[in-house]
Amino acid sequence: MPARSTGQPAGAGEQTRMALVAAAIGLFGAKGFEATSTREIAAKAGANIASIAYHFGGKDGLRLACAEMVVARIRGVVGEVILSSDPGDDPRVAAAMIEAAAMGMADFLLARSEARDIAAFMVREVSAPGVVLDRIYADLIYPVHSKLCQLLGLATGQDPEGDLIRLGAFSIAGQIVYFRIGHALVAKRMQWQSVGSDEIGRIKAVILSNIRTFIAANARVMP
Amino acid sequence: MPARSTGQPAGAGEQTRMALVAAAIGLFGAKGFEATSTREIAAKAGANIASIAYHFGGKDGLRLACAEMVVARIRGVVGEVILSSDPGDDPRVAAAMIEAAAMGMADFLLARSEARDIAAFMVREVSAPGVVLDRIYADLIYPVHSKLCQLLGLATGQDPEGDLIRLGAFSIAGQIVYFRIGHALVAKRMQWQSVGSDEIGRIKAVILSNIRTFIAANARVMP
DNA sequence: GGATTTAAATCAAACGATTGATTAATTCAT
DNA sequence: ATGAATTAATCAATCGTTTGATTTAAATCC
Repeated sequence: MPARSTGQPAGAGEQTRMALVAAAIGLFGAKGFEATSTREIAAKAGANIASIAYHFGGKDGLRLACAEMVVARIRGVVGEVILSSDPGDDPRVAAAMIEAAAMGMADFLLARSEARDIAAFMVREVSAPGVVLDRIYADLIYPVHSKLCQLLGLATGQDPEGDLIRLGAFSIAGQIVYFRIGHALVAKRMQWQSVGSDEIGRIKAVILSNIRTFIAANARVMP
Repeated sequence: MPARSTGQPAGAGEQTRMALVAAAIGLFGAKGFEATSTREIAAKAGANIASIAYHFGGKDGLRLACAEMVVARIRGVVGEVILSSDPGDDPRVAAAMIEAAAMGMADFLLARSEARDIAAFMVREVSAPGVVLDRIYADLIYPVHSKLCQLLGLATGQDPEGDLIRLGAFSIAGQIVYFRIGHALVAKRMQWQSVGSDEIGRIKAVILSNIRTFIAANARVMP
């Protein structure tokens, strides 16, 4: 959208905004919010220090902008599978959708190098209450988790909003997140020098197996 | 308590050390290492700022001392069950030991208020490579995970050091950790105002169910 | 359509506040 | 008296933010 009236080169401000957010996500994820200086962000983004205050009102504003970007990014990965599609009323379709979403999420979180910083950023924000946490919950966790519960309920025949399904959905999603967080520990214990598509495939196999086992074990007898 | 303003009663140095470590773990866990100032730590511990440099050589030394304390604390919780006991060669005993260790760990991580900071501290350290991470892995992750693999191998009849068991052990342990990390999100989604023994019981029920399901689903046919 | 105005955007420089660390003097039990 | 332990005070460095000037392109005017 051309919300711009005047400016420098066409959309130069937007370029700087994006560069700052991208640089900040990387640094926030790798070193933490407080450990990252505004000068460091500006240098990595190739921008001036004052541009942070100009575009985002300050370091905290940039933090929130990073959260919005991260939420949009993850929704783009898992959303197209789990949010838009309609399982109808077929348990097998629902199960397939769950598996597809989980594998897509695992691919993104484990394979993409950018996902390391994105995940670290999110985990840090989740640990501390604040505006960012509320935004992440409202725009990402709640809609995705609700849909996952709906699919799990359909796949198992259980109440989609019962304790079993709602907590079970967290335990499934949590597995993927954990393999990203504890990536360094896992690689060390598995004696992996590098983590390529082969190693990721083995992790995905375990996750997939756990999902299928969960659905099978908790499936009610169909009428 | 006779801890007093100036001077030092017998063994006052150790008291100050402990107070500093305890205060630092709480602050590091809640706010992060870089976000916590040495003045803040000293104030919470009722000590002088210079005592950090005197006892630990600096802020980094205090960080490492915190890691050692955390490792010892968690080993005390999960170690007495999983590290010392001997399952013999009975798969049922091995399965029971796994369940007991997991439930003990869940009780500690989810119920104790101190565990919130301890877990947050560990997660932060795991995300960033360094001396602290190496210590945590060598003294905690590796011995506990290895023993867990041994028990899982015994319970299922699978190779204890195969990919399935080693990664499966991470997925089991990861569940517990995740419910601590994502505690705020889980409570929000479950519409829990407070998280007491009742809510923790429901989480533990799901974890326990997942563990039993994992063992049952991956058990080889016994000869 | 050339001159002028307006506003978005960037820049170098500096602000006060706070950081971790260090110092030298002091305290108290042995 | 000796030495472990604590204290107040101070250090240089860095923090996030602010400032005023400058640059650039689009909007406005005659």
